[in-house]
Amino acid sequence: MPELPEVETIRLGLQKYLIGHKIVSVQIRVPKIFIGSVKQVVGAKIIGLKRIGKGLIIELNNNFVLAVHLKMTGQLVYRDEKTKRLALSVKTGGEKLPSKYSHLILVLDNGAFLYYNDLRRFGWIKAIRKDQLMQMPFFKEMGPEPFKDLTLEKFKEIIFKSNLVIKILLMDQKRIGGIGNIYANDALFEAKIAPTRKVRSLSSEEIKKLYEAILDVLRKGLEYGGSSDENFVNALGQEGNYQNHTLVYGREKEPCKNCKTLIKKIKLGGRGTYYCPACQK
DNA sequence: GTGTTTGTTATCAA
DNA sequence: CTTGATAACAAACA
Repeated sequence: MPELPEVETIRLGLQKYLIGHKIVSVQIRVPKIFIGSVKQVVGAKIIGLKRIGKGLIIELNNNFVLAVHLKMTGQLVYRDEKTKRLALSVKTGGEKLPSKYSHLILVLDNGAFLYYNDLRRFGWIKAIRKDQLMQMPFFKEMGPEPFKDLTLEKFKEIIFKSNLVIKILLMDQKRIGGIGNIYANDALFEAKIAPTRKVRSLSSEEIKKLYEAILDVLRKGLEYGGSSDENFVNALGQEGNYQNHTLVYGREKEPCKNCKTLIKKIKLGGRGTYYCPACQK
């Protein structure tokens, strides 16, 4: 489940290797993954990497971009002569790349490959004109992001405008960009707020605590190189480590890190939700 | 064969 | 029209 820290980890990795290189060819093995025309991409040079929420943008020098969404199990793995000796995580779906999950491959002018792997094939890569990118509903409707334009004031404003359950609000990309299930659960634990609370019931103190907790867990996610609980790997095919440091996510029936009460798992909006019934009020 | 997983979009009710 | 709640969808695996 690549969320903001995971996509940012990939972006930082790819940035080191892709910039300045020309795309020589595109191999499409699963057509539905790629939207647009290959012609708009082949021959273009990669000049930048951006992230918008959980979306990754590969900027080209011909007024086009490749917009990527990894959904649940997408990966972008770079391999060249120097990096191909690095051990690949088993999560890439095979010892060698391309694996049976490599649905799209970019070939670069230095002989390197960028593999798009996706076990469940939910993700997509779209070639689109730069000036049309922000017209795509997914990007156009993206809410403000932590570390970017989501100030505490803005966060309060968003909260006062809604009457959702807090965890649902945190994960709503149109309200706040980049937070998914892992970090929503952990931020609520850190702020000691029950995921089922209606946002209107939150005190301004609680909102502030939650705001800081969001920044804190996202920062930790980044520091640990993302969470590889599922299929996430970084740009070199290596796992992150946040999954070993989650506060409550994925810890059903394990003792709470504060009070040893067993972590509960419930469903909220159809999603797995973990919390400490004693600490989170 | 069934249930489970999540990010996103579609649909429906109020 | 808006908001919120819920269903559906993508695909694979235990």
